[in-house]
Amino acid sequence: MKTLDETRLLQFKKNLSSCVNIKSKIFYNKELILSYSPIKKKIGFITEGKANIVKTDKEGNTTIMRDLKENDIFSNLFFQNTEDEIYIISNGETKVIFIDYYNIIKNCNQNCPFHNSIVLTLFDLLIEDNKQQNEKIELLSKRTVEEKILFFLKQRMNENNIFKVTTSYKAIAEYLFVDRANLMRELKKMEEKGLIERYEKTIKINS
Amino acid sequence: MKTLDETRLLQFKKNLSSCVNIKSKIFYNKELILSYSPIKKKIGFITEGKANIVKTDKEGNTTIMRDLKENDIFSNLFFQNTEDEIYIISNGETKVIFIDYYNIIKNCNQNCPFHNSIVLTLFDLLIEDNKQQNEKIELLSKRTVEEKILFFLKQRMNENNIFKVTTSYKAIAEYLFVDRANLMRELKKMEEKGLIERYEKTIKINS
DNA sequence: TTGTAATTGTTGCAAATGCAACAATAATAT
DNA sequence: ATATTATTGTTGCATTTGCAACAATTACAA
Repeated sequence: MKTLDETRLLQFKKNLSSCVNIKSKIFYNKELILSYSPIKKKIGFITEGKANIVKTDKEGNTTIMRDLKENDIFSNLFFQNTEDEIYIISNGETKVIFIDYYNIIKNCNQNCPFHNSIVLTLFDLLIEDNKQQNEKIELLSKRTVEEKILFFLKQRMNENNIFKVTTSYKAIAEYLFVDRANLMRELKKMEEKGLIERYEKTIKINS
Repeated sequence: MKTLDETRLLQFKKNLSSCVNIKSKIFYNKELILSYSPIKKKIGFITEGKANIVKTDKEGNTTIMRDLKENDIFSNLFFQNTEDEIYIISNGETKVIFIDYYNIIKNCNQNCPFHNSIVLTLFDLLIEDNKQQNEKIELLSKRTVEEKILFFLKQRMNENNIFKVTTSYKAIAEYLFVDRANLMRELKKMEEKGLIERYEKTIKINS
């Protein structure tokens, strides 16, 4: 049983605007959606498009911590202040709703009937996010690059075992936390072993 | 400003029992607290002690996905059904409160004044968990074993830059997703470089 | 359209890492 | 007390991986 169906999310978006203060905004490709801030605690909700949580360490290495898509939630509340810089960056045209955290935890003035259901939906959205994070940790727990690639592909392939590289191999390497050259090398090996087949940016998974 | 202080958590525990059905249970060392289940959706809350989220893949490799401590939340809702087996295992004597998920999302019968505040606290506990997961992902994004060790140690050292290995090096290696022998080797190198000092199971971090 | 930037594909090489194996020690159970 | 099991510490070796560098191709902007 799915807890977060379309109907509920639609209701959520409707209720949001009548209960708490929200701000909608459209971002174009590679724009900064949100960065760490200890003061302005915001929760974001993607209504259209995609985004990445990107980390840059002090040596300048960038890694993609997570990808976010429609109906995903994010927040600067999720990040501690570290030496690394963490940003949410749009990936193509992206529509976002921002919700003020204090608006959520304090009941709204008019004690509206929506507040409860909004918090419960946010709760379920957070659980969903948690699940995705665990998937990422599971991916990173794989011992070899080949295992990482297979796990990644199987998670994202369609019913015909096809995965299309819509971003770039560079982005995938950053997401897997592996060297791009090595990713290419392993893909070639996997093709030779018959684990996958490649036609340009389309990958078929055989196992 | 801390959102989850002692007072609030105390209040949370009190309210819980008067609003929703909970079950308290004590676990001894290395007992199974929770496993994946698509049917019985439970949320757990650790009131005393420690636990680990442990994953075993089909080859039998075990990895520690997360450690949990007092006031941490966990749930089988956080995990998808994968080939790998995921368990929550107690680490020493551990006291846990179990909350039924459906009890949370449905308002309690008597429409008690506590329900709201409980959901909000659970919401903040989830945010806290999310933060910890991001820290783990950040740890795993480190490129070398040395960087991973340093990040791990700095996160856990006390105000005197001391970290005491209370578990075992084996457990640390599993948590860092690295080979134990290599962990030992790197620790030795780091000691030679002057980055750390070791006296048995006590590590002093110099940088 | 043409120039510039980004991505893809490839390779040699050095360094990092995991694996296997073993002895020494510590912890635990009988 | 003694046996058994788990942990620690170490090493050689094969493999994997990242890094640097480059050409070829593709995408994008002026």
